[in-house]
Amino acid sequence: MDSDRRRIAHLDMDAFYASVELLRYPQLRGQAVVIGGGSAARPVLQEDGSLQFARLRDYTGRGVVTTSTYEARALGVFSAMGIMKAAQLAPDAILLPTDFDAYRRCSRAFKEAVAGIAPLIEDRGIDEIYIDLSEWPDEAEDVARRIKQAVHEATSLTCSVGVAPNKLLAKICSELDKPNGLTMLCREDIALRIWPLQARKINGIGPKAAEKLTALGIHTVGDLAQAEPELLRAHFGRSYSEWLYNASHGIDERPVVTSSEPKSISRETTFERDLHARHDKAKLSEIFTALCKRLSEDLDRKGYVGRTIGIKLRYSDFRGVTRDVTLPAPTDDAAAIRQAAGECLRRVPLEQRLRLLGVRVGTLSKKSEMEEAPQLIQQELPFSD
DNA sequence: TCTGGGGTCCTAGGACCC
DNA sequence: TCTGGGGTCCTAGGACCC
Repeated sequence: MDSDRRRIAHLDMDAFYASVELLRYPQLRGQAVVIGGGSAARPVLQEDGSLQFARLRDYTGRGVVTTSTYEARALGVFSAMGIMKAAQLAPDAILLPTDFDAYRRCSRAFKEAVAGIAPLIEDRGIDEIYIDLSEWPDEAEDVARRIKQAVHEATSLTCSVGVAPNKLLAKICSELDKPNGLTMLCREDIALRIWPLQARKINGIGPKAAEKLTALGIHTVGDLAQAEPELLRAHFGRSYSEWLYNASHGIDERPVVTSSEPKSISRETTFERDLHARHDKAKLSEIFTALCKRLSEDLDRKGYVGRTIGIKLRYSDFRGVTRDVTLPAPTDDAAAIRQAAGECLRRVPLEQRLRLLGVRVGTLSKKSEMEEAPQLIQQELPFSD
């Protein structure tokens, strides 16, 4: 496909989790609402039939904000912020627990609605997708409008859509007019509309890279586009500096990938209080076993087995370590996972208290393709080079 | 009052093989 | 008495994303 004829849409649901909750609790519309934390944040039914909602100020724990309404964002409360910290900025904001099952149902509904109009969809998580509209280069805006309409009819929710010649630009673009936006962008618009943006707006420039760029006096995408390639090369290496250059010029040839297989499946948990390997041995062991069991159930439900078993832990000072081991044959068995993960655990220092423990299975294969795994014996061949 | 849980991809060194 | 040149797999860590 001639890259100038590509039409890629990025669709992003507006404040997704919070918006789903507002469908359930319409009386909260217009208020600062934060989603996050566990079941302690569940509303309580009063004797008079009304609902008593939890307030941020009443929260204690280690949870983070997963989403917040635009009213809460106006108070400085954003995703990934600790709820305890958010409570200082907005003590009266309403707190609701995350209900992933509800969000997943809604996610399926909006994706099916989109697929009914344009089937070439790349899944990018629960609340966003890319859509290849190249089949309709001259009517892309109209198709995007119909998609937004279909999503609203299927879910009562709004989304923001950006349409551009590639995924990189479409992703930036969908954010330019949130919420409920539709933004069209062509190559000729890059200098005017993309270059003034913060470099951090580029998907792939995270906090670390942004900080390094700032130290070099590079703040906007335009700064990046004008930067000396040698300077970028010296600070970011060959591969990433070339990617930075291309991104800043709006160059991105990645295809829309409509199907993919998982590479790993994991379970992890942050403890309510930091635990010590010896002092809290029984508690830790119980948590460890439960993680392996849930992981095994996940694998079974999804139909995968894996050969690489790994652990992750985080110490009280937030430093993390990982260990993994590759087994001769893949498994989804809880006891086998626990055995292998236990060996990994023995290779890690355990003097300091822990705040998180995780278990992961990688190098996955489909279980259906593993049935009666052929017992091939590697034959010694009578020749070699 | 610090910082969730689930992922992907990249890098880099060492082992091992031919 | 400088030690080849690949390839792949394994492991650990880190950046980044939703």
